[in-house]
Amino acid sequence: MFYYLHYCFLFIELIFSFMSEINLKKLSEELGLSISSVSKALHDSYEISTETKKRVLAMAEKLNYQPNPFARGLRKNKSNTIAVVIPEIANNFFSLVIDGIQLVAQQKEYHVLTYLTHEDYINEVSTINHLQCGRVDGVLISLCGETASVDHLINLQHTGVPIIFFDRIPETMECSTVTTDDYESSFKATEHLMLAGCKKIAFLCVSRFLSITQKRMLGYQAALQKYKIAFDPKLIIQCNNDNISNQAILKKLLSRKVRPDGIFASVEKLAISTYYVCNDLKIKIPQQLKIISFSNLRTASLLSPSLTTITQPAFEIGKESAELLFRMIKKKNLGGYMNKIVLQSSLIERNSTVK
Amino acid sequence: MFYYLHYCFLFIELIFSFMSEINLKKLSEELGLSISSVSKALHDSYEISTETKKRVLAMAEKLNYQPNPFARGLRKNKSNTIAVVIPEIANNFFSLVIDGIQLVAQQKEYHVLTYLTHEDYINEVSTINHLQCGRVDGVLISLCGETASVDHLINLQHTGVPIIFFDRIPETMECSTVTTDDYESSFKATEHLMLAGCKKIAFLCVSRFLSITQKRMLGYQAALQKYKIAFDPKLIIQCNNDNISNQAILKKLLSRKVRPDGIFASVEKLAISTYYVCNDLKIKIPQQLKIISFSNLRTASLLSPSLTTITQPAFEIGKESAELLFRMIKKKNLGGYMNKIVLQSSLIERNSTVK
DNA sequence: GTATTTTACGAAATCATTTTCGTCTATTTT
DNA sequence: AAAATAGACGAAAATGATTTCGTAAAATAC
Repeated sequence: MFYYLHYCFLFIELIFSFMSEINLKKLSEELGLSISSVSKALHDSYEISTETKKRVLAMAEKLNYQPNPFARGLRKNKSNTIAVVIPEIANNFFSLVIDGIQLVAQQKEYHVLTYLTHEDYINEVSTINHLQCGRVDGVLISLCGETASVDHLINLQHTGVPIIFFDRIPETMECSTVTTDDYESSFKATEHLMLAGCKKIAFLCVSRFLSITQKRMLGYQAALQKYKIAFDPKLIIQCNNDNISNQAILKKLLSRKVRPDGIFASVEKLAISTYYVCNDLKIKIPQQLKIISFSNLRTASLLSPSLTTITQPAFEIGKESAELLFRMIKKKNLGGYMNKIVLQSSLIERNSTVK
Repeated sequence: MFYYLHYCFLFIELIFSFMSEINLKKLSEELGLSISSVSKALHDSYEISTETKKRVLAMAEKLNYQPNPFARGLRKNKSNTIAVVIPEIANNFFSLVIDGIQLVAQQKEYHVLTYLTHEDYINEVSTINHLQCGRVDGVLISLCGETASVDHLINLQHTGVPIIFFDRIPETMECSTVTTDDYESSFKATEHLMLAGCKKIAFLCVSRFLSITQKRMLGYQAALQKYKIAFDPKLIIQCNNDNISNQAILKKLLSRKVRPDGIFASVEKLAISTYYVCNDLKIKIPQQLKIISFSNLRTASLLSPSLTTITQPAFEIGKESAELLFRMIKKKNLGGYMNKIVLQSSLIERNSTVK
């Protein structure tokens, strides 16, 4: 009977030895030092002798001591964490951006929280509001297509959290941004279509209010103007986030009596939908319709026909954004001087726009 | 002079009102209650009168009070956060999985930390070790291709952190997993190639030691056996994580005197590399070489030729994994009963395997 | 030899929250 | 009317790490 009890206790002890997180207290008991001394030793404080430091480091290593992030966060009012807020993740552009962000964050020993808004304004507001309590030291965000007011972001900025906007940025707010040369590359894209013979170029977009949509549309319009082609509002096609409904919209567009002879898709998914619709309607690309698109598709050159793209340096956008954010975090720059970084996209000609 | 000073103070106050996080103390002062009463009121404790609760709730709402996650985490020893550890993010499969995970996490009001191992074992170990300090309440992981020992994961499990493995799981460890019917679908894939006339089918993989590689190879071998085709080890092509070097490997393979007439790519990127190499070597798909691949490429049917795929239910894998994890977190299931969930992939025939 | 400084460490406050344990008043029970 | 109890709240401990301050002992200065 007693033996069983004994084993039982042994077992419980075993469980507890598994479960027990080693903290400064345990470490200090093990070393015969005070908690404060151990803490200081681990921080390489001048107050601790070299010998003691060695002992402490060795024991910490041996017991695999990891400081409790919550205790540390509470005390230092620092989370060592950043938030990334994006519309969607199953998207070549955004997943590449995250790749870049993660690279930098890992170097800086920072943790990355990811939030998806699914292009829903309510989600964005709620996410941002949940970030006002010191959970993160900084925020990287690309606005959702529905974003009307930026009050939630201004509030967050006012609480002292550094924010970097990338790609989809707010127009009415003083802030740091990382973008690409949307106007110029859209100008080039449109020009490219016209040089390939297009006269009626449709501009496909997801949300009119998005900064990228506006800038890309301006580039499109400027190019039209250069080639003395009248701007036709009917060729601005507003799509949304649902592929099925987008295909219906595009089907309608490509079944018009006066069908466009060129498509400029301001986001990748609309080009893909266009391809599907063309397959469906037996419209030949590029003979009957030329297509160019903003895209980070790795298979662009394997499509039938290969797709001419404007490719944004997505990975670099992530990298630059993160680096800028960490600079702001370090400097505790509370919005005095705002940075604006602009990277260059590249136009890659392929068969979908061949003359 | 005094006026200026006055304004200066006003300004400083403004700054502080911006910066100051509202906490229980401020809230309690505002309400003329004690900190503990406010805390209890916010938790709807029976000790607090209905009227007081209303007052507290109203004030908390008004001042947009958000409890400090670090204080709460420290006190309750709970993070309301999970970790997702994956080899890479710029990958259709993994980004879809994350999409599914995020969906569930958002419902449960959990935060999601993402870590990338870049198929590097050292990274994986270091990441997992950094998760031993209570930073997260649970871990979702897909092993990196290099993972040799799983000691780091066993250690983590021993500290009481629930872990779910998805897709790439360990073979030598008792654990909960979410996978797909890799053996069966690989069997079908190989059979599909043989029914299309292939006799020499190469099997492309990234890491031989990965669970998915092994299961998929077994399915491949079983199908060969069924059709009385001798297994040829020279047709097992071990690639890696670098597209350039993979293309070199594949170029060599497809330049052999006895060239394979079928390719079974166990991961998407190898199929894409194969397409590039075929373009380069002017090998016609499917006439000279048929290709099937595990893939979540949304443009598979737009490729030239369209790619026959085995498509894993990536989003559902993420969803199921997260749901399973949350069940374990709730039950504080310390590894008594391990769950094994297997979902079905689907073979989608397209032109790359047409007879 | 005394005074001062340096060295090396410990005690305790602090961060914001949760939670246990009192405590006081008002009400009910006996 | 005295005793017990319920209702509503506050004080304080506890969570784990950091940091300020205090203090012995040892080393140095005068």
